[in-house]
Amino acid sequence: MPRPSSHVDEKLLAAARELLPTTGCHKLSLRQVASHAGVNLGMFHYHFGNKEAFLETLISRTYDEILARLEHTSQPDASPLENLRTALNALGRWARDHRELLMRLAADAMAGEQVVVNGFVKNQPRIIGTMVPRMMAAQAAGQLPAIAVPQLIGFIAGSITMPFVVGTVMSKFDLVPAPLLEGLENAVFSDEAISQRIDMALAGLQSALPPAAITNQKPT
Amino acid sequence: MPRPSSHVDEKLLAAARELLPTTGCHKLSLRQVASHAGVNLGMFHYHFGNKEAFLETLISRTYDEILARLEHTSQPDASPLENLRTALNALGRWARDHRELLMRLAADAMAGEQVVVNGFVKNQPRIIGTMVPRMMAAQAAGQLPAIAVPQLIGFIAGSITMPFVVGTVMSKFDLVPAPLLEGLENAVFSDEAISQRIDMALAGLQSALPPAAITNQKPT
DNA sequence: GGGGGAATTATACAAGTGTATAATTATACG
DNA sequence: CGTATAATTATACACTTGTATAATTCCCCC
Repeated sequence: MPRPSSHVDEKLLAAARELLPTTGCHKLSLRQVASHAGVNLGMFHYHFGNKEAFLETLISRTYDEILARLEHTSQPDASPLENLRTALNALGRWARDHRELLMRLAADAMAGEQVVVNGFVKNQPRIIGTMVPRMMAAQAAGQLPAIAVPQLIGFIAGSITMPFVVGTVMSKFDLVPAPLLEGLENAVFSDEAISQRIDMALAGLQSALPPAAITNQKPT
Repeated sequence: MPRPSSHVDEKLLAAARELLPTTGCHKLSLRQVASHAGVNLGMFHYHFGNKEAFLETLISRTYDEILARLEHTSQPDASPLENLRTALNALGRWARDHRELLMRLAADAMAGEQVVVNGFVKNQPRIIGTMVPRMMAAQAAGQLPAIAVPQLIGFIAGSITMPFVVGTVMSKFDLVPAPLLEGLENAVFSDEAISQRIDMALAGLQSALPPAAITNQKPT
């Protein structure tokens, strides 16, 4: 090892990690990253081979980093529904805290960026996968209706996270008068607002008890 | 008018309109559009000046087109909540029918595409604007809680539309086994599934009656 | 029927991208 | 002390993008 590494690969990943929440994957230019890291462009080919491989490890690292901040609560003595409720609250606050990054990744995924989709599919078990058993437990306990899991996940995820999108877009593009902005923050991003949405979502689901006709099965 | 127009501008708009749901605005290349229209690239500069202006009229036209398919129901004799419910059902089915296009536009907007955001802001009154009065009427009638409007809109919009995103992404990227795919369609995209989500969302909101503490006002 | 001029084409340009490679640097080791 | 060699730089290439302009086509109208 005639010349010790100055860990340029790590510098590149760190620079890209900084840029990611504001640019997203698709608009992330390698020259921009290299310049932001104070390093030469050629290092991408040397250390990672191509952009796709670079993005792959970048996304993998990023998921590891933010998922480490997602606390996994478990209260064996609580009912399945209450277990789900606290888990959803932790997940909702976590999503709020990383909303810029997550929104960029979501935009990239919706735009068809294959690397981002793969990254989500690979890490989704650590996010959604922890919720599904709790949902199914609540269903088994008769605390949630026996509706199809995608319908269940979509309903809950949407009711919790869509206000984040609305609030973020509204404030980023100045679609709300300045004096109301702080009120918007409180009404959408606060712990209480998140908790309220989760309570409303779960109560809404319970309104569909007893089991509705919409299941995962094709109608006969 | 020495040489009559062969309406190349309309051909370009039509070609772009066809490509839009599969490519989105950002990935829409002018050469691709021109080639798809069987027309020369230079016509963009001649007829529209630049890409932004072209996208502007394209998006404006597109909104006009799909919004014409959005039926505006009004039943003066029904309660505010029932009025909102039927309006939401019409809106939900409309969103489902145009989900590819709307998801691309949403991805573009979330990615920061200014033209798309402007287009949404300009046309949002014809979509959300028709819902807000009904929501506020239901609030005034005590049928919905007095929570902040962004929270209300986000909650309802998310619970209705997020399952579309989940279902679309899952099927587009083959994340669900083929035999379950038809069941997914029924469970998420059917009229009944939409209606069920709306019922659950409204019931969930009603669970927050009497008025909760989360309002648009900054806490004192 | 041949100018005139708008509509359309062909083509070039500058800027940006990812990729690749030769040249240079800098250090551990003989 | 000098050399082998991994790490880094400088630079060029091929491609795509939007933009611009000169050249050509084609039809109305005098």
